[in-house]
Amino acid sequence: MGGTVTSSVTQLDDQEGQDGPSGGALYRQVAADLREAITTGAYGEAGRLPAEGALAERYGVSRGTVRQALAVLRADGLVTSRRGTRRVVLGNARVQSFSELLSFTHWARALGEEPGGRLESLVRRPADAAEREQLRLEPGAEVYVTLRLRTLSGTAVMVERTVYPPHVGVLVAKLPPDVVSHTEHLREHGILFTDADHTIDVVAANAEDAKLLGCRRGAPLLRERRRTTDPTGRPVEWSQDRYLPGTVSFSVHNSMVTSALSRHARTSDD
Amino acid sequence: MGGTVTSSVTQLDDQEGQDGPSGGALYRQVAADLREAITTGAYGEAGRLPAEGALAERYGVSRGTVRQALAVLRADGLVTSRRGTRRVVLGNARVQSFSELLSFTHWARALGEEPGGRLESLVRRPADAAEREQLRLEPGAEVYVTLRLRTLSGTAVMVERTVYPPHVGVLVAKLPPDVVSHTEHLREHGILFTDADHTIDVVAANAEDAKLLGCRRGAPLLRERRRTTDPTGRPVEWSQDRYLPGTVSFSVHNSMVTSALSRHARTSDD
DNA sequence: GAGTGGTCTAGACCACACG
DNA sequence: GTGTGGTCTAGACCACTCT
Repeated sequence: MGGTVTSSVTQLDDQEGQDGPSGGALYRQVAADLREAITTGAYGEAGRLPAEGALAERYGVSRGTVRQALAVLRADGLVTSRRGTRRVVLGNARVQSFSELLSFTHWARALGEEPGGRLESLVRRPADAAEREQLRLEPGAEVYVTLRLRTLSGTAVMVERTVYPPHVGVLVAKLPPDVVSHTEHLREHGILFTDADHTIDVVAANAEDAKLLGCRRGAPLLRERRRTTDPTGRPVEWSQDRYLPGTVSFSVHNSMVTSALSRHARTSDD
Repeated sequence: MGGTVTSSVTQLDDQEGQDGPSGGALYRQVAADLREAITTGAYGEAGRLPAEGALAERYGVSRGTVRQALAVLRADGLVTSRRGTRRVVLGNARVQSFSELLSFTHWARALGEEPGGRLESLVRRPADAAEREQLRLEPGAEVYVTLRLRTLSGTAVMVERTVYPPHVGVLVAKLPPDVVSHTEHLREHGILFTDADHTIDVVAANAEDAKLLGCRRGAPLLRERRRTTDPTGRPVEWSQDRYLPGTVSFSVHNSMVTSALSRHARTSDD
C-alpha cells in the first residue's frame, strides 16, 4: 500500500528553537512528520497508525528508528501503544518546548501576547540554609536574588522571585535592567538549562505580592516553584513564581510508561 | 573491572504493583538495580555513572538494553545525559507509580495515611456538550456522575466530581457505596487506565464545596482536572478534584528530552 | 494463525567533551 | 586523541490481540 498517504518525508533540514544535541536526527524528522500528519487529522481522531514496519518502509529507515520517533510521540501523549495492536491516536499535541516552559518571555510570545516585566530588586547576600540546600552551595556562599513583576500585554499576572548561584548571578547582575528575557541571555553566556523540577500549589499573597499584583493581602495565588539544573547536574536557578488566579493553568500528560508527575501531601514550608 | 561495585543483578523476578505489559523485562531489572544503587548513594550526590559499555558488561546485556534502562531513569529525572561525558546523578527518585497518582486510596496508603471517603451522590443523566466532548460520546448519550468527599485519616481534604461514560458507569453504579477504591475495582472488571491528562489551577469554592470541606464560600481551592483513557484511546473517566490549600502539591520533572508539562494562559471554562 | 508491538542483540559511525 | 553518549541498522524471538 502506498499512494493515499498525504504526508511524506519532506526534508526538514532544521527546526528552530531549542534543538537538543542533534536536532537533525533522522528519528526527529520522522517524529515531526508523523506529528504533522496526526494533528492534521490524517489518521482520524481515534484512528490507528500504520504498523511500524510499514512506516519504516515508507520513510526508508529501520524499524528501530521508527520506534524512536514513536517514543517521542508516546511521551507527548499523542499516541498510545499496546502489544498486539496498532497504535492509536490519542489527541492533539499541546506539549510546549522546554524553553517555552522555562522562559516567561518565550512563552508569552508564543501566545501572541506582549511579554513585559520590571526588575523590582536585585540583591546579593549570603545564602540561607534552604537556598544552600536547593542550589547545593557551600556554607558561606552568596546568592543573587531577583524580584520581578511580569506582565502579559500590560496586565500584571505574576511575581517572580529567583535565587541564582554565584556563577550565574554575576551574569544576571551585569545585565541591563531592561532586558526582557534573562533566560535567553544566560544561554548565550554558556549557561545551559536542561532539567527542571516543578512543584505546584496554592499560597496566600503576602504584603509584597499584594502590592505588586494589585490584589488583597491573603488572596490566593497559584505558586510554581522550580529548580533548574544544567547538564552536569549543577543547579542554575531556584525560582518561585506566583500567578494571579485565572491567568494560567498547568498541564501534564502521563502514562504507565512515562510518569514524571507526582502528588504530595502537605505543602512544605515557605 | 568488577569488585568494588556494591550492587549486582540481584534477580528481581517480579515487582509488584502496576506492572506494564512486560514487567519482567531485562531492561527493567537493570533500571531497578541502578535506581537502587543511585538512591542508596553508591555514586554520590552529583557523581558520575559508569559508561554504558561498562554497565553492559557488568550486567551481561547489550548496550542497547542498558540504554533502555537509562532512558527510564532519565525520564524520572534521576540522571542527566549529554554526549561526550558520563551521565550525572541528578537527585533522588520521587516519582510515583501511575496508579498511585490516579487512585486516591492507593496514594493515601503509600503515605501511611488512612484513606476515607463518602459517596455523596451518584446520578445518571444525559451528558452535556462539554462532557460529550471530553468523553467522546455521541449526542444523547448518558453519563454517570459521582460526588465524593475524600478524607485523609479522618480530615476532609478533597471533593471529587467524576463523570463516567456509560460502559464504566454501569460498573461504578453496581459497586457497594462503602467501597474505598473505585479504581482498583474497575481494573478487576477489565477497565484499564493507561493514560491521563492533568490540568492544575486555582478555583473558588462554591456552596457545595464549602459545605463539604468546611471552608468559606469563595475560599481558594487547588483544582486538578484529569481525563483518563484506556489503551485503545477511549476515555474512561473525567474527574475534577478540589483540594483544600496546604494539603497537597503536585510535582513534575521535565527536561529537554522529556517534556509533557505545559503552561496555559487563561483557565478554560468550568 | 497472522499481524503487531515489545524486547534484545551486535555491530557501526558520528558528534561532542575533556585532558 | 580518547572516551563517551547519540544515532542507526538488520535481524531475531517473544507476547499479545484479533478474527
